[in-house]
Amino acid sequence: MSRPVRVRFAPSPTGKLHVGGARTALFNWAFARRNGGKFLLRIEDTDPERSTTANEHEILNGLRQLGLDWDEGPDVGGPHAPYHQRLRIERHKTLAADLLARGKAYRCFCSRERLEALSKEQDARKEKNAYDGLCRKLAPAQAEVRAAAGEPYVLRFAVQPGETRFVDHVRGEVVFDNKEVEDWVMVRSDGNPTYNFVVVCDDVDMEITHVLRGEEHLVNTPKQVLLYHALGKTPPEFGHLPLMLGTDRKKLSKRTGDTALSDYIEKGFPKEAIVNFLCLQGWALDGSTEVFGIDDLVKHFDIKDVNKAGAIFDLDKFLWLGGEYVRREAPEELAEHVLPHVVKAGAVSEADVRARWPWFLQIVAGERERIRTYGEFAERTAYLFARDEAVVYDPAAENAAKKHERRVDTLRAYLEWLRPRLASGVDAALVRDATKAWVAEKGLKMPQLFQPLRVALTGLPGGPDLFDAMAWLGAPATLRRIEVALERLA
RNA sequence: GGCCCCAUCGUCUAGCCCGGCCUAGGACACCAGGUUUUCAUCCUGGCGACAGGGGUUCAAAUCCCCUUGGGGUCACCA
Repeated sequence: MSRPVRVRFAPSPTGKLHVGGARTALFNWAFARRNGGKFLLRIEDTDPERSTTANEHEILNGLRQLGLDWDEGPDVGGPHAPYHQRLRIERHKTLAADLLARGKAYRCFCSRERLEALSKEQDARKEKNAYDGLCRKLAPAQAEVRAAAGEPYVLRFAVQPGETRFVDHVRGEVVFDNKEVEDWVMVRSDGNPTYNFVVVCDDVDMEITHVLRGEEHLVNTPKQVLLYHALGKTPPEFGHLPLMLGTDRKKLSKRTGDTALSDYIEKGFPKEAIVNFLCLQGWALDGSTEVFGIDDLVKHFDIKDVNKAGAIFDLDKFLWLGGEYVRREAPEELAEHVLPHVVKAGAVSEADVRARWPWFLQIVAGERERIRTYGEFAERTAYLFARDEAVVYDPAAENAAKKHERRVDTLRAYLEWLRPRLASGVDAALVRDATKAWVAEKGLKMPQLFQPLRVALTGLPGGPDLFDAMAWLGAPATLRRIEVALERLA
C-alpha cells in the first residue's frame, strides 16, 4: 500500500535556471507522469537578498517552454498553498519550537568568533570541521533564561549517535555514521530557518513521496532523514541524479560553457532538442534510439535506469540533435522559429521579412539542412541583408577565390554574359544550366568561376546553391555584387 | 584531508540488478570513400572501451575485496 506519488521541483530564484536544474525538473515531472502522480513546484525563496520575482518568472517560463506542467505551484495554487517557501515561515517556526520543546533541538549561544576559532583549531589538528556540541550541555532552563535576557542564539538539531541509512533509487542503500553529521543549524540567530530545515518541513506538509535531486545533495540527506524521524515522519524515498559536468569533469559551471537554460533557448536550440538532450544526460531510452520526444520519456522513464556516474555536457552531440529537429520542421514552422533571430541580428525588421514571406520561406527551405540552431540561420543568411558594397568576405573564401589567376577576367566575362540573361529576373534552373554550358564552352574548370562568384555573392566559403542565392538576392543585387567583386578580388 | 558517491570507445551510452547469447551494441566527434558548383544533408566503410590487481565460478564487463583515478561535500547558501 504505497501513497500516491508526489514529487516536486524546488528551484531557488536567485539566478537563472541551470540546465542541470532543468533536467532535474524534467525527470521529476516524467516520474510523476509515468506513475500517475502529482508534480509540484515550490519556490525556495528563503534568501530574500538574492531572490527576485524576475528570476522566478524566468524559471517558470523556461520550464513551460520545455513542455512541463505542474499540478500544484505558485501560479496555479493547490491544496498545500502557499508554494513560496518564504510564506510558510510561521509553520517552520512552529515546528522548530516543537522540536526545541521536545529536546530534539537546542539553543546554541556560541559566537561566530568562537565558531571560527573552533574550525581553525580543527584545521590545525586536521580534524573535520564540525560544531563541538558545547551548548548542547546547557541545561534547558538555563538556556531559556539567557534567551529571555536577549542573548542571541541559533537552534541546532541534536544528532543522536547511531547510523542513518536511506534508500536511494539511483544508488541503492546509503549509510552514514551519525558521527559524521554535525549538530547543524536549523534556525539562524535572526529567526530565519535554514534550507535543510524548511525543505523537510515543506516536503512533509506537501506529502512528498520521492525526492529526486542532484547528487550534490547526497550529503545533506542524513541530516534530513534524521529530521524526519525527529518530526515523527517517515522519510520519502530518494534518488540522487548524477551531476552534469563541464569539459573539466567538474560540476558544470560558467567556466566551461553556458549553464543557463535560457542561454540555449537564446541561441535557438529547438525546444525538443533541449529536452531530448537533457534526457540523454544520465538516461537512455533503449541504448540505440537517440532521437526521441518527451512522450517517449514519460512512457519509459524509470528512476532505476538513471546513470550513477556524472555526464560531461557534450555540446557537439547537442548541436547534432538540434540539426535533427531543425530538419524535421516544415519551412513554415521553421521560418517562424528563425525569424526572431534574424530580426535580432539587426539588419532587417520583422515587417520587412513578413512582406516578402514566400521569398523568406524559400531561403528557410534552402538553409534548413545547413543549420542546427535557429540562431545559426541568422548568421548564415546575414549576407542577404548586407549592403551590396559591404558584403563581408570570409578570409578563407576570399583566399580560395584569389587562387584563381584569371578570376577578375572570368568574372567580368561572366558578368557581361549574365547581365542580359537576368533582364527579366532570375530563374535559378535556367541560369544554372546555361552557366554550366558557358563554363564548358569557355574551357574553364567549375571552381574557376564558382569560387570567385560565391565570394562575390555571399562572401562565404560554403553555402547554398549559387543560383538559388542569385534568385534570393534578385537580379540587381546579383549584378551589383559581381561588379563590386571585380575590384575587391583584384 | 575526513566522509560520501562514481568508474564500458575521446564524449553520451546499451549490456551489469537476474554471470554464459559480448570475438562488448548504438550515437556524437574524428578519418576515408560515394553523391555534389562549394558547404551541408544523405549513403558506405574505418578508428576506438569493459581503469589495474586479486578472488568466487565450469564460466565475469556483469558478483566480492583491494588499489588507483575522478567527482561531490564539509556555511547562521540553497
